[in-house]
Amino acid sequence: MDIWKRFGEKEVSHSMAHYLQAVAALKADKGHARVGDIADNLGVSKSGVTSMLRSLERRGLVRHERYGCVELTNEGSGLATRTESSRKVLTMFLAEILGVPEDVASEDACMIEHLVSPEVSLELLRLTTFMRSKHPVAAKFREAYRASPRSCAEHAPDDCDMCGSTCLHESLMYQVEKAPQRA
Amino acid sequence: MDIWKRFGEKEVSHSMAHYLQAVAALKADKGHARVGDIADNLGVSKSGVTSMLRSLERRGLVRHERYGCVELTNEGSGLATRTESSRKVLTMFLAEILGVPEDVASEDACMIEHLVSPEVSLELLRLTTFMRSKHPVAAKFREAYRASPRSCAEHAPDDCDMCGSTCLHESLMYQVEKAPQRA
DNA sequence: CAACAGTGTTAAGGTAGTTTAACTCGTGCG
DNA sequence: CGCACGAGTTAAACTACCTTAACACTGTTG
Repeated sequence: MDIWKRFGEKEVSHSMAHYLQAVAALKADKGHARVGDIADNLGVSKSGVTSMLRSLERRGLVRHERYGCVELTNEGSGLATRTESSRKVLTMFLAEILGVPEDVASEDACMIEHLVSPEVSLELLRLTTFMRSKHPVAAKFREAYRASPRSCAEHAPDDCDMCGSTCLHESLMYQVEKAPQRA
Repeated sequence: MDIWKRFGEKEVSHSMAHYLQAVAALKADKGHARVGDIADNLGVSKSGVTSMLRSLERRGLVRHERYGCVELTNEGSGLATRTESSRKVLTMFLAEILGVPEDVASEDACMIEHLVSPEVSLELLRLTTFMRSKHPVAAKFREAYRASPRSCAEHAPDDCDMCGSTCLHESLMYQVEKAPQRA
């Protein structure tokens, strides 16, 4: 039970994952990552960077000494690369296979990249690769899939092997009000 | 830029999504949701529930008066149902289509259910439905896919149309050390 | 070689979500 | 009736992440 509580026990939080990626990207582009660059890159204040670096250092993901440049440890760099790859795979899958708009695909991928397990990312890569491949079955599939219904047309409540008692399609259509909510 | 910052601007946080689902589940099972039931259901303290209910009330997702039962507003209930449906779709897709182990599928679905956009969930439902269907192409696809390679066997760096310069497959294999990390 | 510009850090404060401990409400029973 | 006990709430404290404002370091340059 209580799987939901493991959210806070992931190797890295959403913020941390992005700090690591920013450091990796700056290192790759400019040869070094400084506090100010990271701050600009992520759109946060420099003091925020300093304090996050302290957390990352405690976790053994970066090395940073006062007024110096930031280096990723092996662990930090592995994590940054894995997260990056995870995002790439997710974005490809969402945009090219599911066919959702690019901006939605990118945003969703960014939100979940650090949360999906490597098993899932690996299988998603495999599926995406196969679906895009020249394999004759893949081509047929893409075509048939394109023609498949977008909604539960002939949906009979309690007799749909996907849905059960609440229609999944309908409940997913629920749109949150974009109304003002704070005084 | 700064898509990553929108993480904190989702309609509901991970915790909130689970509180809403707990309230909905208790209401469905027992006819009412009380603070203690919610606390037991989620494995948190009663005071934690009280304070979360305050936040949810501010956002217009529940109604709760001192010492009374908790009710979902229409908005809260829509959100609870949508999140639940999103989890179902994700779990089905991960377990049945990707074929990852049940426990991994459930855990990943739980982590991301509130983060994937409805567009993505809807398309995922469509793909899952089609893949499981009796459509002849779907059956062929499942078979061919089962036989497709699990890794980038004939992968040539910089000449793989998925990977680019870092092999996605390899970087996703990176395993985080499960070493102790706090003093 | 000393002052200035710019880079980085500290200090203090805010929100979100959690905990424990202590207090209050309200009700069922003797 | 009254009071005890369980359910709920408040208060204080903690972690994580962020901000602004003020201060400290560093290196370039006149």
